[in-house]
Amino acid sequence: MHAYRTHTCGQLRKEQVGSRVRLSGWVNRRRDHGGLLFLDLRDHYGVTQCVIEPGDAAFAVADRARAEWVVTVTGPVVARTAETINKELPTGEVELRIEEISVQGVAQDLPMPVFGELDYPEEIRLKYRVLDLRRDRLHKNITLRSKVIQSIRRRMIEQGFTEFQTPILTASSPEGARDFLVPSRLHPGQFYALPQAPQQFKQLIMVAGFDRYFQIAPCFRDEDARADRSPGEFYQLDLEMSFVTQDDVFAAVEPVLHGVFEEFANGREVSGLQFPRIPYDESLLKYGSDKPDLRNPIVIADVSDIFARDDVAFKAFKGRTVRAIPAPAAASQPRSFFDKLNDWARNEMSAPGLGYIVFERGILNESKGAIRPLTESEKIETPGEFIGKGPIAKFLSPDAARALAAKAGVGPGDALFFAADAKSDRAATLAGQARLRIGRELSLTREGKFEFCWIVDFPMYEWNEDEKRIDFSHNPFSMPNFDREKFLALTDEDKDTILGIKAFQYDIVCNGVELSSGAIRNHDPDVMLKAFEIAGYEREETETKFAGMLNAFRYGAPPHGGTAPGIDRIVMLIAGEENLREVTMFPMNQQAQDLMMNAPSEVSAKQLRELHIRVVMPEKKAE
RNA sequence: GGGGGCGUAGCUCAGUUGGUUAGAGUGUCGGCCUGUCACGCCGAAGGUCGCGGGUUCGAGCCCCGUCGCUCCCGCCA
Repeated sequence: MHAYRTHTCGQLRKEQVGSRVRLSGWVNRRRDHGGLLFLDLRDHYGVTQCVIEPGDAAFAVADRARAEWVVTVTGPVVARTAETINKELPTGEVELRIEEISVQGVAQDLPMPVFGELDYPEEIRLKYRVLDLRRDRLHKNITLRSKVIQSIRRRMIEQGFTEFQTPILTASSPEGARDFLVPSRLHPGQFYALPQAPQQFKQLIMVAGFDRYFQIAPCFRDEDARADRSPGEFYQLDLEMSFVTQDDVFAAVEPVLHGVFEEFANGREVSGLQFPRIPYDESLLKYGSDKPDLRNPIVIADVSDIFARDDVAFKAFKGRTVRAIPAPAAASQPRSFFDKLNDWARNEMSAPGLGYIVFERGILNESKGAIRPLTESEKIETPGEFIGKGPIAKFLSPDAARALAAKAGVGPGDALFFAADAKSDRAATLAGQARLRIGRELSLTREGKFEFCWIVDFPMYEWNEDEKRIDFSHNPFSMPNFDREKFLALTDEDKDTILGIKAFQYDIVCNGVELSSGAIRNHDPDVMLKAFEIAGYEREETETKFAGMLNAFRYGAPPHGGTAPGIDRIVMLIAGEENLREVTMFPMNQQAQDLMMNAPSEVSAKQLRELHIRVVMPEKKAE
């Protein structure tokens, strides 16, 4: 008989009754009935009930066992009587009668129980991560993650992609996020950087002629964490293809993502192929975001022109961008519903507020300018006049109110919220946040569904108001969607033209989560130098910083493009979790510390000397 | 860097307008119990109320500061 086990804890069924078996695992639960002791033994595969009586030879040892001790038990498999069968357990028709027991590892009193579903503080969970990982939910999530990655890898290989590794120690790159730096021992004063993504390497792989590359790639960015953004490190399904248009990339990626989500959907609906393609400008207008949650049916409308009309007297909105957010059937909501949204806008969004109009049917007496709601009988007989109510309504002519309703697509019984700002992007953002809140508050957002879309036609550049200059708005390696010769001829005079240039740049969004970002790349050295020059990089600087790539492009570069879906976020969506730590084996906390391994930590003076590093601690704040 | 929330027993939490000895569940320890599977019953131990200062006759509660965790803003091509 094997030293530790003949079966796993999830394996025994009626078929094994009568045979003598050996199991090893953790004591999940101990139930002492005095004349009878139950030990539920747990391993990766399941739970098996083991039982022993006080007269038995092994009882003294079994009686000492506590939760999370690791033990090996040996004995016959016996059938349970009909009334003691546990239908909740796959092994519930049998139990193991303990004849021998040996303790492989004792456990101290637990800082956190493994058994049970209670929620525990992150600090405890992270410090005692192995205990947390034994718990059912996390154990399942991590196992799911492995299956998802396996499925992705299989699908990619089936589509003709080849997996390659790229360096972890590489050069710092001026664009993008903050780098993690690694000091060089051999080259005093010089540093490696951990890759923010294998961006340049995958393009070089294309120039090297490998045609279709992918990698489950670790990426490192020294930026602050969010619930859907791990501090420090995360994984991408990094991929790149040669001789492709944007549509070819879409056609390659869509079936992989769609297939993976379908495979693990578990009853949830996955939006069909092909994913809708929404231009960036349209997404900002209709959803107030470049990562719209399409489960939410609300569509925002621009009503700036209506508030600019002479028959609208509401001065606060004059000359501003005004976006209307429909709240279907919200007329029946209590006053507090509107007040709460207004308070939220003022407090959390630091906006002046959220105006609103509630639309009802009524009788309008234009000569008096007065309105009254329809009576119940009038509602049946006549559609009535269409009237607006609410703090803003009195500033609108009936005609303007009708125009608002028509443009926003609302009718009687609906309400309309307004987000206004002198800056159109701020109005859009406020409207987008309000859209999400209203969708949630009114339970309009459909759960149990995965809604994918592509966001396309991102702007190549954006205006940096703080530093009064033009920045790359997304990936600096994207190909501008602009005539080559005209692009090369652009000057500082062409600011407006430049800010209007779109890039062959695209994102995949699912349920309001940005899953992937990609582009058709700029493989033309002249266009690349020009693109960086527009963003304020001298040609010499670009030549130095991107020497590897520019040089490669000068020896025959194929047109190429790709994208990089975030593995962690994919698993998070599939697992139905709202935080990446729930799908990461050993995550760091929000301050980018590993509480289990105590990272980061100080190093010895000798190590620092070897690296030619002297630490200068930040000065304490003066009183 | 900024804002919100939280911090009370090993763990999850309650704790009234500031008022006697800070409670419950769970876990731990002891006792009882032969069919439980969140076993049950009885009992015990277990507290710097995050830390420091202040107000007060009196602070878990109010005020100031600080630390920790978390969510958000900035940041994240």
